[in-house]
This record gives sequence, structure tokens and C-alpha cells, in this order.
Amino acid sequence: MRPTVHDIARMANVSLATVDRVLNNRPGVREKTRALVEKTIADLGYVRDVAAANLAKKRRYVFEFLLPEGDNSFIRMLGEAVHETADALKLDRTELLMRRITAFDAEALAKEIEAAVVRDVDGIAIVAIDDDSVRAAVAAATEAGIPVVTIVSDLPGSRRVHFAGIDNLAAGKTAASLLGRFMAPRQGKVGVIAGSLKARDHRERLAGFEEVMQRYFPAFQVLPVLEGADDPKRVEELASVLLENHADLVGIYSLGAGNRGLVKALKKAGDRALLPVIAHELTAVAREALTCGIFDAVLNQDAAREVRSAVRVMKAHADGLEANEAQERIRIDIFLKDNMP
Amino acid sequence: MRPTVHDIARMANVSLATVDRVLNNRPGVREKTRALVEKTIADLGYVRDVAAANLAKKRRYVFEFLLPEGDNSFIRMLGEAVHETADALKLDRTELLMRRITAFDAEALAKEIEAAVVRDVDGIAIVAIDDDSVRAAVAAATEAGIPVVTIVSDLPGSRRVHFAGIDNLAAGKTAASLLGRFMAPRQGKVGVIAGSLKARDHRERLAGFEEVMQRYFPAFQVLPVLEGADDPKRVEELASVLLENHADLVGIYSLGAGNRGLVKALKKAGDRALLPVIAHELTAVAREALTCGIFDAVLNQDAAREVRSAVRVMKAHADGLEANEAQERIRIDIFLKDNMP
DNA sequence: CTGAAAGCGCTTACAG
DNA sequence: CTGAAAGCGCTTACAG
Repeated sequence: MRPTVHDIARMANVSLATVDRVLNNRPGVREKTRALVEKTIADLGYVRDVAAANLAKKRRYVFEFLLPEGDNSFIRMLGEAVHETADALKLDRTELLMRRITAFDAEALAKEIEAAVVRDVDGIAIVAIDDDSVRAAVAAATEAGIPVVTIVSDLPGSRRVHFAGIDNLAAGKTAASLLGRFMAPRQGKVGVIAGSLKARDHRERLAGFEEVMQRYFPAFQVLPVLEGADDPKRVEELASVLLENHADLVGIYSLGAGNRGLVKALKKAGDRALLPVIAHELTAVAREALTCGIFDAVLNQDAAREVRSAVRVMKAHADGLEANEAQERIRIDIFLKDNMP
Repeated sequence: MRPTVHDIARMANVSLATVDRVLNNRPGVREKTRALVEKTIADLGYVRDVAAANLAKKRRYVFEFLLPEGDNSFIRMLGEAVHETADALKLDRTELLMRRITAFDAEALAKEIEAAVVRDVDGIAIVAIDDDSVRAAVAAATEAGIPVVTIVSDLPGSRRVHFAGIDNLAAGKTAASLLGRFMAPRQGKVGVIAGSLKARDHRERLAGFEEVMQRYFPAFQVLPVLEGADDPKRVEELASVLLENHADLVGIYSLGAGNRGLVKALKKAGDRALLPVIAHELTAVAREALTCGIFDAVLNQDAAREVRSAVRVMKAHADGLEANEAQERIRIDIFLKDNMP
């Protein structure tokens, strides 16, 4: 039988209240008493029953998700994942709040973090924007005892406790490894379309891609990256021009969002566009493009998993526990039309 | 505030005991009373607090894992995953038992399932062997109210409540899609090494592989499958002979275990063996082979995830709940050297 | 067939 | 600084 607070109280000859004070590091216990109780706890190998404690405390968890606005599919999937996870967690006395921040507006994000701190939530999950105002807000939240986790896009050098997202440098390398082989016998140019190089994840993917292309597939000429702002319209224009201007284009890596536009351009180009294409995020559009052979591979981060992981980590921190980092690592999924889930 | 049993009792003018009887479908309640209580429950939208119920019941969960014996790395990883998961669950009043069954011995597996039923565990997870004696044992366990989930290898047509594993037909197709492109400009023969075609997962992988090769890459000649019994020694011999006999071998798909032997053979063959190779399961050997370029891709099923998924599903069933099938789907991971976790 | 009371392991006012 | 008692939401003997 696992020892309980009663066992500790009995052995140490103190009351339950005192045991509880020691257990929860609350003041008002003579040093000598505290030491005795602590020894008893250690001797018995006592471990608190968190479920019972939460019941007694009527503990509820409130976590806030700050996500960018925007109508691209991935952001939408992320929002849906938050809602679904929230539904599943209702029975666990856990509430997920969600707010939208103007995309790429660091000040706005920093403000909302501060507001969440005032609201005294139990944890904050943000799609980070790489800016010192955000770092400062994260530091303030941490100082206030509220754990912050980043999701999708990280904020290195900040005090966030965890990043629930993929290694984007590795993702870029993976794209190059695949695309290089898929293009194999052909010779020619490779087009790269990003959302914005202001976004850290896009910069990292690009760096990884270029590194591997240069090192292992130097025969191909990687064209200067195009920035489509994750906007389908803009991406469509860029892709169309790309296809028109380079008759010897032999591959495309789309490392941002807005793939609806890319697919349109490729379809319009018809036979001229029968070249390997690798994109990111398994949205509905990407699924269809994979199925009909327009995309050859899609690299994906599982948004729902990232949300669940973020919640687990925030909850662990709220309980003063460590998360299991190995279990929380988000993998880079590679999907061909054959292994789509 | 969520309604509690007290609210129901008050509204329905009955005692807590009666509420509990209705809630848990226990006998000894007048039909009229039961109906009244049930209506009250529905009206209030009451949902039981499982944590509180478990505390009151001192509920513990005991789940049994029946895994095959064998010293191949994947089986070892699976065992370790069970141990690690068991450690993590200790605080949740959940115990995982593990027994080893002689590999491919259906009768032995059936016997152990029956024994677990007698021990009255709360759920049984098996690496299924495709045999009617096993189906019968699964049916008996189900009949006794003990949920059975299959892991790694499924048992279609049985009463198992869930399969925690990958779609092996899709895995075979994926392997063909990748290998076909990797071999691209070359022309020639493709070697396939399985463990045993008696194993359903191996049969399915083979079927998927052959289907896609024939349909999309008909120029390659897929050689008759070799069976290495998942034994490194045997696999090494087979691979060596394969490489010697076919100067025009341009690719290898290793769909079973025992890859240590395959790597040895490839290393010994040196430059003669610079051909695309795709294998299964990200073991230590496979990792190293990917890193140094001997393997080009590894398809993987995450053993630890499968174990955790099996536990979640068994627990849900033990609580009379439904598992979230979407969340429990095990994906086919594709690993290149660039996206290894 | 029904209910009052005690208890699961922990926490929280409140009193001293 | 310390403790007795009540309570979190549910279940379980036991008595009637």
C-alpha cells in the first residue's frame, strides 16, 4: 500500500494540517517539526496522490493559447485542434482559452501575454514572434510563475519552458534529401517559395534546404527564394511566373503556407509542370495534391499533437513536475500519397 | 458548477446510495425510482467525475502485455517501452504486467490469454498470431468482460477492441513509392527480404510493395521474396547471395527484422552494394545504417507510442468509455538520415 | 427496495 | 506554530 498523509502524520506525531504545510512548502511550521516531517516523508517514500489533491482543492486548470490570425489552412487546423482538445479536456477540469493575434505583430502578442498574466491563467501557449518585446513578456510571465510554451514557432533565448514544434532546419534538410533524389536523372533549376523570411521557421527551413542541396546535389541550381506571404493569391502569381521563366525548372520546394495558390498554378501549367514538388503541412489542399500526384511529398507537423503536448507540458509545470521531454518531441512527418493518415 | 451526485439526490429526493446504484447500473432499485433518477441525471446533464470515483473505489488498473520472445531489436524496444510506460503509470494506480510467448506459437499465446482472464486483469494486449485458437481465446476474454487489444500485428475477424499498429499494406506501398523513385534512372532487379510470410504483417507489406512496383515501376523486376526468419545470421547469408547472384540488383526492400545481418552483408560487398535500401523499424542498427548512407530510408512504427495507445484504449474500455480512435491511429513514420528523432 | 454514515487521500478554514 | 473537523465527489458496507 502506498503511504498516505495519515501515515506520515501518525509516524511523525503531528496533525494532517502540519503534514500538508510541509508537503506544500507553506510557512508556519517550526524548523524542527518541518525537518521531522520531511524525514518521515522520505523514509516512507511518500508520493502525493495528485488526483486526490486536485479533488480536495477543486483544482481547475486554465491555459491560454495565443495564435496568429490568418485564413491559411494550417492556422485553421491549429485552431480546430485547440477546440477539439478543449472538448476532450472538459472532463478533466481543464479549460483552454484561445485568442487571435494579428500576424507578425510582436507588440500585440506581447500585450496579450501580459493580459494573460493579469488574468492569472495557469499557462500560456504562443506561436512565437521573434522579437525582444515578446521575450520580455515571456520573462515577466515566468517571473509571475506562469509557464510559457512555444508552439509551431520557437523563441530561442527566451524563458519559455518548452517548444512544441518541429526542428525546422532538419525539415529543410529532409526536403532537400527527398527532392534531390526525386529529381534524380534530370538537370536544372529548383524553385523555392517561402512565406516570409521574417519568420524564423521559414528561415530555418530554407537554410537546411540550401545546405543539403549544395552539399549533396550541387548540380542543381537553387533559384533565389520567393516570398509569398503565406497568401494563396500571391503564391499563385509567384509560381506561375516561376514556371514561365524557367523552362528548365526540375523541382519546387514550398516551405510556407498558401499552397492552394501553388496547386492552382501547377494545374494551369499542365504538362509543363510535371516536376517533383515538396510542400509543408498536410492540409486538405495538400492531401488532394498528393493524391492526384501534383505534390510528391508533404512534410508535416501534427498540429493536434502539438496542442496536446503543449497542454501536457503546461499542466506538468503547473503541478510543479517535469514533463517527459522524450515523449513530447514532435516529429517531422513525411507523407507520400501512400502513407497519408 | 458541474452537478454532483448530491445535486441528483436532492432533486430526485433519494439517497446518494440510490443515485449510485442507478449510475452504476446496479440492481435493487424500483423501476419507477430508477426512471426518476435517470431523468434527473439527464436533466442536469450530469457527468461522473472519474477521478473522484476511482479514489472512492481505490480503483487500480492491471493490464497484461503478451509479447513474443526473441532477441531482435524491435521486440526488445517493445519490451523496454512497456517497462518505461509502466514506470510512468505507477503514480496513476496502473500496473503493467508483461509475459513472453514463444514466437509464432499460437497455442501458447491462447493459453496465456486464458491465464490472464483467470487472473482477472483489466485488459490484455497481444502481438497477435493469426490463428483460430487465438481468436477463440480473445472471444473468451471479451465474453468475460476483459478487453483485448492487438499491438504491432493485428487479428482481423476477432473480437479485439482495437489495433495499435500501422497499416502494413500502406507501409509496403510507401516503401515501393520511395524505392521506385530512389532507383530512378537505373534499371534492373529489386530484392525483397522478409522475416516469414506466415506473419500477417510481413505478408501485407509484401503485397503492398509488389502492387505499387508493378503498377508504377513495371520496368523493375522484383525478385522472389527471401525469408530470413528475422534472424540476423540468416538474413546476412541471404543478402550476400542476393548481391552475388545479381549484378544488376538496383534496390533492396527489407520488410522484416534482423537488419543487423543485412547491414553486414552490404558493408562486406562494399562498392558493389551502393544501391538504395529501405528497411523497417528505427533500431540502433537502422539508425547507424541511415547515418552512414547504407540505408536510404527506414519505415517505422513507434513502439512506445503503440504501448501507450494500447494502455489508453484498455483503460477507456475498463471505464466503459470509448477511445478516441482518431487520436489513437498509429502513423507510418518515414525516416531519412535528416529527420531522425 | 432504500438510506445514513463512514471513508478514499488530500486540503482548508478556523480555533487555539 | 499546531491541530480538530469538515469537505472535495464518489462508493461501500450495513441496517432497516
